[in-house]
Amino acid sequence: MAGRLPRSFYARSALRVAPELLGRVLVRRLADGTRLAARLVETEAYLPDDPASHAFRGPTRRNEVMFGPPGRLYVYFTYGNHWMMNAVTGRAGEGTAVLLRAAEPLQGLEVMAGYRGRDHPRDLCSGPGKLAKAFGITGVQNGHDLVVGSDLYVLEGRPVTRSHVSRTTRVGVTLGAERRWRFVVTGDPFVSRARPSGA
DNA sequence: CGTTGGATTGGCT
DNA sequence: GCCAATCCAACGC
Repeated sequence: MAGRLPRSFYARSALRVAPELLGRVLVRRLADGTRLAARLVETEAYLPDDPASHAFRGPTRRNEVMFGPPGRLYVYFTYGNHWMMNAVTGRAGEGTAVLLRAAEPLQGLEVMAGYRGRDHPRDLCSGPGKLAKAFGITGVQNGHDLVVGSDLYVLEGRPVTRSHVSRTTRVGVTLGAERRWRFVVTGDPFVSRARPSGA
């Protein structure tokens, strides 16, 4: 898992990037040097002209990062409690991204448990709100560049082969729910418990 | 300026 | 399995 994913990786359709993010390793280095790492096992694509996407109605103050260059982190707050993180994809101006939904914790589990208020490894990153919380991600990290920063980035890891990727409908969206744009590592115990609509 | 409901979670029935 | 929590962005008047 040597290098990190380059800008060109993100600068493609979210439908390509989402499945190819599986098996990659999200890393955060905290101010005190603690290293948090987790292997992505569940992602979801949000495309341009996608009625379920925050970007559907054009740029606003909240979603402006989605319309910026690829390879940056789009973080938003919802349901009064939860932060969620996305990797911006495509080309600047398009407004497309991949939601990071779940991961297998690899490093810094004690710190993650502290942020989460939960101990069991399967409870640390098994959902989009949980994943952000386990990594201490809030609006502060909105717009962070995953390609050049040294404290929040994505390593190449070990990509998951196509035969081990399952594709389902998305979770929690109403409009465009029928689109099968959620990708998971088949049978992985660290995926979210969310119920996809339809699949 | 007021209203509505959400890319969820966790606790309770 | 079901439902309340809890805040704020987006939209309508």
